Parts: sequence; structure tokens; C-alpha cells
Amino acid sequence: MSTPAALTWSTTNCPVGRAMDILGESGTVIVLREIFNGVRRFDLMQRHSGLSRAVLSHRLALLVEHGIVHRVAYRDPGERERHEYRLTTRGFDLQPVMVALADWGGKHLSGPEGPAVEVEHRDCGARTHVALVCEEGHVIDRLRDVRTRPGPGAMPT
Amino acid sequence: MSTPAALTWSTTNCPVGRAMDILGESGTVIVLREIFNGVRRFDLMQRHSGLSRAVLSHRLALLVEHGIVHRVAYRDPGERERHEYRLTTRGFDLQPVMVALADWGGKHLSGPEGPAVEVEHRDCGARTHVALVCEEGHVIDRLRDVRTRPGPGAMPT
DNA sequence: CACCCTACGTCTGTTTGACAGACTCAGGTG
DNA sequence: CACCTGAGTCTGTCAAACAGACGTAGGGTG
Repeated sequence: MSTPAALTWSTTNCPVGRAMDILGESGTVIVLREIFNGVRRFDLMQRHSGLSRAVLSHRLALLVEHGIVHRVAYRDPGERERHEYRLTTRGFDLQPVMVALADWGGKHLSGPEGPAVEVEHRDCGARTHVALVCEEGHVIDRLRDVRTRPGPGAMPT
Repeated sequence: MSTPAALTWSTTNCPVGRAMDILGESGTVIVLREIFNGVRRFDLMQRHSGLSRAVLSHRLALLVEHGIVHRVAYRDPGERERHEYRLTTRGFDLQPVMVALADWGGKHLSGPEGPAVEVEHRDCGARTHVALVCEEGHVIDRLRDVRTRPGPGAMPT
């Protein structure tokens, strides 16, 4: 406790820090929520999310710049060509983050009536949550059973 | 696609939105990273995280206000009484969020040398990640096998 | 006792970014 | 042609982050 091991390596290339450089910008996660829920067009997103048009525009540009979403042209009958925003593979990989956030918010920040959304397994309809699993296949339920360690890219302080 | 189901319910009590009201404040997740890594004292946190003292102070107050961390008095030999910040149960429940962020950042935002930190299973030492599991016990690997649906607290738009 | 040190913040002035709301622009409709 | 809609951009105001200085409480040192 006196000298935590984490102090011996640098935070300059911390994965959490790098992720938050993108996801920590105001509104980024809200935009992703909309897109994960199938809302892909600017105006619908703006109205449903409540973000200002300027912030939505900037966050979409940020997400495109980082390869998390991409613009796809489409054309409704009798309309001109427009663009919508879809997740890339990199963006889809954020799903565990979104589900983890929904789990926590649903458990700790809901009113007495329960959470406003749930995640379901499409095959069986059961509620779905995130869990920690190790590469040996153990499902870890006691949170104290995991710890962080430096990885191959770790740099000393 | 034309009318996404998500548009039929309100976002006012969305668990993701409520979670981000706290975690989306600049620096909140970085503070949590430090505390999860065992860095619990103000000065060490400030130096290791690189946050300004003012922001660190405000974010710690926010986390205490929401019951995610609490201040605990301690006394080193020959020192005066001080306080450190520790996770509450509610704070510890954020571990899947942190691991999900580390997973994604490590996979998509690391240099060629690999991620700077990894999470290990304390018992077997294997690398640990988050996964989606449903209440029927299925481990879900294809991300498209899950979808969101309104929960008991859902409100119409 | 006077002074210094350390941990833990708070204060100040500057700059960045969010907000509400108006404006722009392109293409299609009546 | 005048108007509508989707998708942004611009403007002025206000809140918050930044770097860096300052404050303060309690202990140790000469």
C-alpha cells in the first residue's frame, strides 16, 4: 500500500487514458449509444440525444477521424442522397464498454422502478451483462480476483 | 432502419446517460484508474495522473458525493492523520467498465509493442478480459447476438 | 520557540469548449 | 418560383480546464 506498484510505470501510453481521450469528450458516449441503438442520422440523433447540433457534429467528426464510425451514403425514394453514420469493427468492439456502462447505471442510478433499458441475448431473450473471464476460461465473479500488471508496452516512470 | 425502436422511448432516465453524467466529467475515469491501481492519496494521484490539483479535487468530491469513493482516515508512524480515498461497493462495481476500457484501448490504441497494462486473473495469472454473458449462462462472442430493449423503467417519448 | 517541510488543497488569470439559437446551403416539392 | 427538410456552421455568452502561485495544518529540526 505504501508504494503502489502502478507508480513504477508511466501513464503516457495507458490504454484507459487513451480510450478516454476519445470517449471522454463530452457527448461521445451518448453519440455511440444512439448509433448502437440504430439511430444513425444526424437529425434523429440530435433530437433523440438532446445534444446541440454543434457538439454532435464535432463528436461525429472525432469518431470518424478515429475510425470508430464511418459515413455511408444512402438514398431514400424521392430524396436526395444523404449520409448516415455506422460503426466500424473498431466501433463495434466498444460494445462491452457500452454494456458495462448500462449495467452499472442500471444497477446504481435507476429509480425504484428499475432500469430504462436492458440488453438481451437475441437467441434466448435472457438479460445480458458483462463478466470478467480469463484466457484459461475461468469466469471471475469476485472482483478482487483480478489485478493489473504492466504489459509489453509498459514504460518506466 | 427507417424508425429505430430506440426512438420510441425517452433518454431522460437512460442508464448510460446517467452513468456518463458522472464518468463523463473530465478526469473522473482517470481518478478511478488511479484508485483501482492502488493510488489513493491526493499528491500521488496528482503526480501520477497528471491532472491539475483543482480538477482532481473537484472530481474526488464528485465521486464522494455519488458514493463511489469514500474518505478514510489513516496515520503513518510519526505523521499526522491524513485521509485517503477508497472505493465503495458501488465504486468497485465499476471494474467491468474499467476493464472494458482497458481492453478496447489496449487492442485499438496501443503501439506495435502492445498495451502498457494488462489485467490478470490472480489465481492463474492468465490475461483477463470482459465478455458478454446472459442469465441463461451463454457466453456471447458474436456481438450482433445482443440487442437493447426497454426495461421496467422505460418511459415513452 | 522559530522555522521549515510535506500533504492537501484553494485562488487567479487566461483560454478552451458548451450552450441556445440564428444562419447557410443543397436538393426536392407544390 | 417560394418553400421545406436534412445537415450542418456561426455567434455571443457563460462555465470549466489549464498552469502556476498561494494558503494551511500539523509535525520535525536547531
